[in-house]
Amino acid sequence: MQRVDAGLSVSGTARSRSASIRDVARIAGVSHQTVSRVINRHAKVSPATRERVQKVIDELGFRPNASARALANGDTQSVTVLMSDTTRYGYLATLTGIEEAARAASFSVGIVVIESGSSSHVRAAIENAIDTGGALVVVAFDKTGQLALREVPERIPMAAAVESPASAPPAGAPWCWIDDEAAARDATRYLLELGHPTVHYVALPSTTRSSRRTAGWRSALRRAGIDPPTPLQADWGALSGHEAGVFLSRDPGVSAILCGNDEIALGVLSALHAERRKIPGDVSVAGFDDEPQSAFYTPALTTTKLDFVALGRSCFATVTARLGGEHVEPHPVGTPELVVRASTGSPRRARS
Amino acid sequence: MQRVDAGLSVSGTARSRSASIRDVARIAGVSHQTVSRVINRHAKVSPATRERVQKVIDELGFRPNASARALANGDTQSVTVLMSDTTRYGYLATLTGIEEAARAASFSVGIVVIESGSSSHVRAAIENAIDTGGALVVVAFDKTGQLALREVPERIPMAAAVESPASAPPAGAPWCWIDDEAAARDATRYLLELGHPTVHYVALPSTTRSSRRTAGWRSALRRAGIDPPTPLQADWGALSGHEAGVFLSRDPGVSAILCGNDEIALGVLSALHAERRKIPGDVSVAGFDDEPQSAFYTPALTTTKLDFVALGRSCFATVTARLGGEHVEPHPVGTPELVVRASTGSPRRARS
DNA sequence: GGCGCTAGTGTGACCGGTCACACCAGAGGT
DNA sequence: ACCTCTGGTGTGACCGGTCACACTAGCGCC
Repeated sequence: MQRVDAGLSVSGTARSRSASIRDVARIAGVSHQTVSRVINRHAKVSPATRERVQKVIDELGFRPNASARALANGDTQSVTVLMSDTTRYGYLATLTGIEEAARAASFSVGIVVIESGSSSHVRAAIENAIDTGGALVVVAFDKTGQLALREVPERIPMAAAVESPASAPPAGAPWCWIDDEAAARDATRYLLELGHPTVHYVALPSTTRSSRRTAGWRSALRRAGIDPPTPLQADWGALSGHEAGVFLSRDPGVSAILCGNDEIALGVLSALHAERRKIPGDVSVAGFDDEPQSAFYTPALTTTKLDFVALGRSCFATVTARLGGEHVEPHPVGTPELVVRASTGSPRRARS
Repeated sequence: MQRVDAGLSVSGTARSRSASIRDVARIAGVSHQTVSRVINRHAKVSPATRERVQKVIDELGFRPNASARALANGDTQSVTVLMSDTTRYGYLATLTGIEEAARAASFSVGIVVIESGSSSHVRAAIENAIDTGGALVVVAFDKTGQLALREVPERIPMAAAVESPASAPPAGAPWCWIDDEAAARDATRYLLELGHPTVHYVALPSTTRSSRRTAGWRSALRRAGIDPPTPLQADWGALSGHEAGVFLSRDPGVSAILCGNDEIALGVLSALHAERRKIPGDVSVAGFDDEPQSAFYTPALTTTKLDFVALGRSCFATVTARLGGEHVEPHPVGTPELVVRASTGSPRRARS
C-alpha cells in the first residue's frame, strides 16, 4: 500500500490540508480551546501560553477557517452588496468605498448584480445573506435597487445608499445619502448669479415621490423670485440627455441647463453642438457627480463633486453598527462641492 | 421563567434559526442523508421519496447552509475577483460578466480591491480563497493586477483577464484576453484607407514586454509600407491623453491619432479643441473600448468595441473548468468590432 | 485551616452539512 | 432454493471552529 504525503505533493493535485486548531493545540501542548482563545484575543490566557501558541501558529502558517467559524457562531464577517446592472461611475465608486471600509475591518465583500426583470435571485441573495449571517448593503439609487431594498426583511443587518429622502426618513432606517438638495440649490444659485434669467433642469428618474435634487433647484429659483420652468425627464444615460438637449436647444429662452448627472450633461452638450449653439456663450451646462472624464468634455464640464466613496464607507459603518446592535440614525454623507469649469458662464447680452 | 418562540418573534431581535437538513428529515420521515441526496439531485432516490422530501423542503423554505457545506466538503461555490482600485469602464464590465456567469452557476462572487502599494492584503485575500476552497479571478489589465497575479500559487483554481500576451502563453495558463492585435490592426488599416499618410499612436501602459495593441498598429503600417512613428506613452486616464494631444497637435504632419482607450481619446480630443484643430478635418481620432459615453463626445468617437462582459464570462468558465479538473487552453475572447463615428474622416487635401 | 474567588485551562457537545459504509429487500440467474 | 447484484435507505463519524461548563491552582481573608 502506498501513502502519499499530502502536505508535500508536488503534482499539485492533492490539495494539502492546512493546519487546524487541533494541530496547533497538539504541537503547542495545549487544548484546542486555548488556541481558540489565542486567535480570538481572549483575555484569560497567560502571556506565556499565548506566546507559545502564537509561535506555533506562525510556524504552521495557521489561518482559522472562515466556514467553520461561520458555521459555529453564525458570524460570517461578510457584506453582500446588491447593485443594479450598470457600469455607471457613482455605483462603482460607492462599491469601492464599501470595499475599502470592509477590508479595513477584515470583512469580505460579496457582490450581486440585480436585474430589473427578475427579483427571484435578489430574494435568493438576501436569503443567502440571512442564513450565512452576513450583512447586506443595497445600492438603491434607482428603481431596481429600491425594489430590492423593499425585499429585505426588517430584522436583517442592512444599510442602503439611497437618493435623498423626500421627507424625514423613518427613525432608525439604515439609510445613507448625499445631500442632493443642497447640491442642486448651490449649483442653481451659482448659475443664477452668473446672470441667467432662469435655469432649466434635466432630471434623473427619482425613486422618491419628490426628488430632492429637483426640489433644490426649484427652491433656489423661487428664492430668486423666479417661477421654475417644467423640468425635463431623462433617464440615466447620455442618450436621453441628448434628446433633452435637442429639445431645449430649440428654445431661444434657454440659457442655462442643469443636468441630473454628468452623463446627461454630456448628452446635452452633444445636442447643443449638433444644434450649433455655443457653450457657454449661448447656453451654460452643468452636471452632477464629477466623473473623472468630465474635466475633458468639450467644453470642460462644470459639475458638483459628490463623494460616493465616502457614501460607501458610511454604508459599511452603518451596517456594522447594526450588526453590533447599535442604533444608527439616518444621515446624509459628505459635502457636495461645486467644481466650476468652462461649460458655464455669463449669458451673452441679448442682441435685441 | 419565560421562553420566547424564536421562530415567530415579532420584535426581530431573535433571529429564527432556519430549518436544517435534520428537521426536514424528521418531518419527511426519512434520514438526513436522504435529504442530502435530494438536495444534491443524487440519482439513487426513489421518485416517491424525492417528492415527499421536496415537499417538506418547500414548505419549510429550507435552504442548505453554505458554510456547513463548505466546511464538510471544501467546496465553497465561490469566486473572488481581484481588481485594482479603479472606476474604469472595462474593469466594471468585466466584473459584470463574471458575476453574470457566476450567478447562472449559483456561485457567489467576492470582490477585493488591490492597491498598488501594499501586497499584504492581496496575499491575505488569496490565502483566504485557498483555505475556503474558493476560486480566484484576477483582472490583470494593469501592473497592479499583474503583481497580484504573480502572487497566486500554481495549485489554486484561478483565471485571469489579461492584456494579449506577447508570445504564446504557457500551455494551460488560465488566461483570457481580447485580441488586441487584430483590433489595433483593423483600426489602423481603417484610418489608412481613409487616406491618412500615417497613423500616430498614444499607447496604454503595457504589462507585457511588447504590447499587442502597439504591435497591431505597427504591423498595419508596415504592411502599407509606412515606417511607424514613435508611439506616445500615456497612462490610462484622460489627462495623459490630453498631454499627448497637446504634443501631437503641434505637429502639422499628424492627421490621424489612434488612442489606447476611449479615455485617452477623450483627452486627445480636448487637447485638439484647445489647440483649435478641427476634428476630423485636421485630425482624425479613434479610441478603444466603446464606452457608453463615447458616442456623445465631441465629435462622436470612432472606436473599437471590446466585449469585456464576454471576457468576464469566459474567465468564470475557465476557473470553473479548472475547479472541475479540466484542462483549459489559453484563448482570446470575442471579436473586436470597429465602430465608426464622426471623429474620423479623410484628411483634408494638403493646401500647398 | 477552611472558605470563596478568580485566573487559566481542559472537556465534550454542537453548528449543518457530506462522506464512507452498512444494511435490506427484491430481481434475476443458475 | 440459493447466491449475487443493485437500487434505495440509514448510521455514525467528520469537517474546524465555538460554546457552555467543569476543573484546578493560587490567592486573600476571616
